[in-house]
Amino acid sequence: MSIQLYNTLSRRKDPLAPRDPKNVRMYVCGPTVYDFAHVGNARPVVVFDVLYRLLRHEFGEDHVTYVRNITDVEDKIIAAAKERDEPIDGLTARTTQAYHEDMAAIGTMEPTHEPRATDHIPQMIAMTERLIERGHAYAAEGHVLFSVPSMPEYGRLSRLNRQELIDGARVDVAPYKRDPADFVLWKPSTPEQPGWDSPWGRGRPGWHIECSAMSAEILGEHFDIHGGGQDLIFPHHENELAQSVCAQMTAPDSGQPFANIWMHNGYVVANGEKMSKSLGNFFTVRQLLEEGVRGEVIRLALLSAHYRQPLDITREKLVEMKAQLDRFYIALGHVADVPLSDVALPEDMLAALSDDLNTPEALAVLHELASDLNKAAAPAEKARLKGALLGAGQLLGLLQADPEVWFKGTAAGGLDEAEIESRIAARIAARKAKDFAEADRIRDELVAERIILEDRPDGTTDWRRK
RNA sequence: GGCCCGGUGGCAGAGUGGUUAUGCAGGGGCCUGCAAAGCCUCGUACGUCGGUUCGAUUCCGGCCCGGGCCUCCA
Repeated sequence: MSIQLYNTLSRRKDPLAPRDPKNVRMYVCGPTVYDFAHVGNARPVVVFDVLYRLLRHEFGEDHVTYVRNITDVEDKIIAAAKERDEPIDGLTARTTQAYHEDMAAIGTMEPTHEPRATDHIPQMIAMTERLIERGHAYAAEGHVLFSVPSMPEYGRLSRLNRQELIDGARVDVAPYKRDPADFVLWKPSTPEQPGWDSPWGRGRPGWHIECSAMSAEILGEHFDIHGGGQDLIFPHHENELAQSVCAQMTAPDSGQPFANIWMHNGYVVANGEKMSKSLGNFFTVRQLLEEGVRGEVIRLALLSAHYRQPLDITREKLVEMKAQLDRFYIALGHVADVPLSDVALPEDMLAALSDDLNTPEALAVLHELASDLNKAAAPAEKARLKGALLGAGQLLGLLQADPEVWFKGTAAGGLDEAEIESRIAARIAARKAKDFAEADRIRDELVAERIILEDRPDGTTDWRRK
């Protein structure tokens, strides 16, 4: 099935035509590790995780290379370390680990490669030197700047022209810039700031060069998909594109694109405004997890809207997502004893995801499968639908938990299983004795403990935590 | 100021030039000792004003409203 993806560069859906179907290559901008990931940061991770799963299904598990970097040198890191009086290494290591834990909790697979900026300083220096040699960059007062006027195509991705950038500038132009639109590739470090020796003195890279250097190193100078949040379109991706194209070793100036398709997910919003650290209107994945919101609930919420649309994560939405997952797991729990049949993924599921990752449509398919499963009577039909639901869920990174664990897993402060089972036994005895008042009393007690009972036709009683 | 997105039923959220999105919540029914779960069923939505069309929520234009970007940001 042909995969169509909305390309920020062309502003339309373009068919994905990998340069090498045996090695489909995707680069997604990862975190700058100075603080916990908020829900907005988690969105691209989940979105591109679904794309990664789709690509692996389409081209084969061994034929997709997914790179997501860790930016561990950046001025915000320096500032955060200073503010907390914590060594930079400790801060970045701790934050990276928390990031890994949080992203695993929301069901994301690990990328094929996760390069760190600080491991690629020589490559960044080499790329910067090449840009100077080619007249696309110049050194000034310990800085190296990319010369925007040297690249006529600059601004194509963000659809901003140089004059507009200058007119709309919100910051003062540094005096060493030849052109107000020029941006930093390398900047000097004071003795207390992290720095590396370079032809321009001890310093550190600018914000954009690490992705150019690392993508070229791992994926090569031309690859298939480059992704990130919409807020990276400008300046980060525009500048990255400029550097990468101008520094290409193979076929320089050939007009060959750096990445064929640029994808950008929409913002997570709060009360209609973009969630961001600078506005302070964010909550972290970790906070939600600690409040008892399950990772899968957060994941479903992030997939509940199309990835390019704004997404408001509210308490109400999280409650609804939990209810939706309960519906799936109840359906799966009812066929727990049905052997899993190995079936092809539903075509309409693949069609939905192949159409620019239409996850709401894919979720509708999932719900239809659950309804069909609930209605199925024949064992073969149950097995087929169970397999289809689990397979389709796997493509979205959902429904992979054991229903028993989903419903009966430990609840902090809740009744333990033995206690619940003993009360259920007492209730069954009361029902057998037609003492329904007692049976209902026990059930009401359990409901107060957030335990829901479900009497089965065979006389047994199943339960789940609400 | 320039450039982008959006405005769909109570809520969330896809989509389409004419025919059911889907889910949550709600009403009715079946099932059940009663529930739960499930099944059946109901509500008749597309900001606004024009235009194109046999027919527009869907295409075009104006307007109103909301959000974003214009070198911190996923």
